[in-house]
Amino acid sequence: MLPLEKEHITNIAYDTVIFGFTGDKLKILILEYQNSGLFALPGGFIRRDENLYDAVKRGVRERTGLDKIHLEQFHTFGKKNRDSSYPFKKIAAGKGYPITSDHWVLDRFITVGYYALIDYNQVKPTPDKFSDSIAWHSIDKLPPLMIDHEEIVQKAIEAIRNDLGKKPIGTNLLPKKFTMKELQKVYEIILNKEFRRTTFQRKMLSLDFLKRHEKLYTGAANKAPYLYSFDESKEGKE
Amino acid sequence: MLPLEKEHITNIAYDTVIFGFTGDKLKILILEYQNSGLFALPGGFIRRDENLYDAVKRGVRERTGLDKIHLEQFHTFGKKNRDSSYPFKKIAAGKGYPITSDHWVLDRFITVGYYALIDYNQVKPTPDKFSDSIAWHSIDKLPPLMIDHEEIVQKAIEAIRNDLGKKPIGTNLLPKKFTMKELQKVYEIILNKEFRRTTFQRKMLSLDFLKRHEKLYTGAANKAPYLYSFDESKEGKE
DNA sequence: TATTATTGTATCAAATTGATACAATAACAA
DNA sequence: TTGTTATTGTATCAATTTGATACAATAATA
Repeated sequence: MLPLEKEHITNIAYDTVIFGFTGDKLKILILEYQNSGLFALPGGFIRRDENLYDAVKRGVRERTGLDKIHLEQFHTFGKKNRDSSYPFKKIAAGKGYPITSDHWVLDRFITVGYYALIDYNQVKPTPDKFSDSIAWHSIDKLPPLMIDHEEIVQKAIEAIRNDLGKKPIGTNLLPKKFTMKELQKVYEIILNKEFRRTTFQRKMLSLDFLKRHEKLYTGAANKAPYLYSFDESKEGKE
Repeated sequence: MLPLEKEHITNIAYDTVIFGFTGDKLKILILEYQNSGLFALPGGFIRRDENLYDAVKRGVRERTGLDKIHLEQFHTFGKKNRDSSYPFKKIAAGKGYPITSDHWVLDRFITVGYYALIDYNQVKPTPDKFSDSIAWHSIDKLPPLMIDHEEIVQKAIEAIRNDLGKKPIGTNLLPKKFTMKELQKVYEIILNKEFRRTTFQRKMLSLDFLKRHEKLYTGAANKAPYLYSFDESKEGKE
């Protein structure tokens, strides 16, 4: 069944850009609607008795199984021609749901964009009842997305670029313990800029928010790197 | 008359934090509703056939008379208890408008926050039909604002702090020509941090986006400072 | 024990910023 | 005209940060 009007506030929705880091690439979760061949960001409606933030959190939890995630609002999209009538009609038709042309989900929608940062290896992507699949896609190789979702992704990337260094971006994309090389890769991908290994390491260490742990022996025939974690007693410095 | 439901999209509105620089203080425009003693940010509803951005622009134009203004969206506020039923009932009662308890303007509202930067001296603040007065208030001495408008102001200040150096903040708060001292004051107030005069001047000049003009003779018994303007051929560097 | 591909730091040069000094005014008063 | 005073614009040198390079210290493996 389609979502009920009386339970939700109308004309406003949210969409989430859920980032994960594979150790090599930044990826985001994209879902494909059933019977439509349409790719979209995971999004949803806001219940009348629910804070906007909680609605987004619920949506991310349902799709990833994760509860503690870093969520950050970045932009609200309000062009007058923003509506989902094409995809919703297609979905409804495919499922055999009745839908009238004045149904509230077909109306104009303003959407609030959030980005989420999660540990890629902890996630089990789970499709919702309207989507066939939900899967990771590299940000430099996305399928064509519906409505303005490509613009939303671009704004999300700009936002995380802007927040890197101000908010704990690295912490949330990386596992608890990570190598300096992995941290550098996160910075390079987000800022789209390469760093000199020695300068990067010196700078990060001088900022004094990393805790050094044991070495990581991978079996490679060379010097093993140290593992680091973010020192929570020194937050907000990253 | 109250705004009509059929002309607007429901549950969503905007509020604007309009900044002006007096040469000494950062101020924002606050309006006071008639018959209510309530202070609020200038805001409004979005017409069904209007882009969100255009709605905000229209609102700022109506209140300031200015058309070319720097508008920047910064955050959307979506707590579940956000509504304007108290002020709207008070206004309607004062004006003798009939209003039923299920009127759309009394429902829950999500609001999109924008900040505007304008040249303080170019503005004629103009009250709208629901407000007695609209006036400049220094950001460090605001009256108590309704609902969550104080939080909105705080977020706006954080946003402009964050954007300083990335977006043309100075350009839009200062008149066409200004002295280095005025520019420094803008930076100091926004960042809440003092700068050394000589270092600030050297840094600004080295960034190569200022054009030097004639000197400003004020009658003061000391060396006259140069006037500067932002060099539009070198934008985006500020 | 030699070989190879890293990793962690040291070192020195280059660039940026901090701190201070000082000459060059613009009005006014003597 | 010549001091006087409060700025303003730059120069100067020290301190800090960043860029570039070198090199010793590994971790497997031959």
